[in-house]
Amino acid sequence: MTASQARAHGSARAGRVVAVVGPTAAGKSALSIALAHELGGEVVNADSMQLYRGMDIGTAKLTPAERDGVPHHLLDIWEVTEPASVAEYQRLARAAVDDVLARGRVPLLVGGSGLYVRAVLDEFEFPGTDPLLRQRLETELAAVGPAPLYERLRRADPAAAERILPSNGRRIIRALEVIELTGRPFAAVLPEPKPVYEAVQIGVDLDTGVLDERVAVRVERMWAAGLVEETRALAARGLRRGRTASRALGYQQVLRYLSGEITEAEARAETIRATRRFVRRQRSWFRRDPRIVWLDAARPDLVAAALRVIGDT
RNA sequence: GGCCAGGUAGCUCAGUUGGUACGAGCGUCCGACUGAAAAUCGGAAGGUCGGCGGUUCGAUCCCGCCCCUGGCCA
Repeated sequence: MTASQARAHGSARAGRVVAVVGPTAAGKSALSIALAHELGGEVVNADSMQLYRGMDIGTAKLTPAERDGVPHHLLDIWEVTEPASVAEYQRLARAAVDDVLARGRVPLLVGGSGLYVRAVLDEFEFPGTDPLLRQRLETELAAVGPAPLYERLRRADPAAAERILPSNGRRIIRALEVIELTGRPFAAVLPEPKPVYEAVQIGVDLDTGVLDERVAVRVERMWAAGLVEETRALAARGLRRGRTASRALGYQQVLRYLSGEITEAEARAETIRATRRFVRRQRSWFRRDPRIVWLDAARPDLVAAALRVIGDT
């Protein structure tokens, strides 16, 4: 879509965004640095876990040196004790993108958190939230299981219930929360994408066997680089209380090791397994978006190919 | 060479007192996904039950021989 078409949607913003998406460990960061140099770009992070301060090794966050002079936005903005929020991220990321555009530079939205990318690029309105209400629902879920909550949802919003599985407590709670808060039905289906920015999305991926091997190597390196120590330090800052951060791959497993539930070797092996599973979930999310142009990260002319995609679009 | 245990889904193992394997976890593949999304949840595909022969209406389960693995003894 062109900028004028985007504007025709009403909420469109001027300027072009280059998104670099794809599964973890495929090479998004490396490509984004190269593209930033070529295009005069600045990176806007779209990785839900790199938003956390102090989570560096386990999230494969580029070090300041590795950023190679390319400005990065939205890294290290949350404490590990704070729960993540797509809605807040959406506001911050759009502000960052607009700011980069206003300065005449190219925003590179880079990350593997599919919902976060969508929340920036497409129309997406998140109904509000209420901590007390939510806590009440969560307590109830823990006490009685999802069935009664699902039954309530079925009566309040049959259409949403139709789209949400009775066993998915998390989504049931969110739907009930939105209904109670807004009095309106919960949109349990992803909307048709309506772009807010003129954007080109480049998907970076690798052959599964190659990527799986890379994941293993990367996790070993994280361990060697001190992931256990980093986690221990974050635990002292309240990582265990962090709803989102404590679930991050690697950290989640190291926390279990530190509390004696599993051995260190098990934690490492489980991190590899869980990361591979995550890769597959990321793919299944990104696969649905036909706008993404996929490139094999192994090709020697990756950067040139990406530039061509950007130029042609 | 002898004795013991074991050979069931890609892996680790349940199970059947002989009647079409309720298999489980992990892995694999696929899907959903609106304020925790590195989360949450769902579906599917995989088995000559080590091989050959015998008993039986019928054997993965009984008998014989053989092969393989682990342990003990020599």
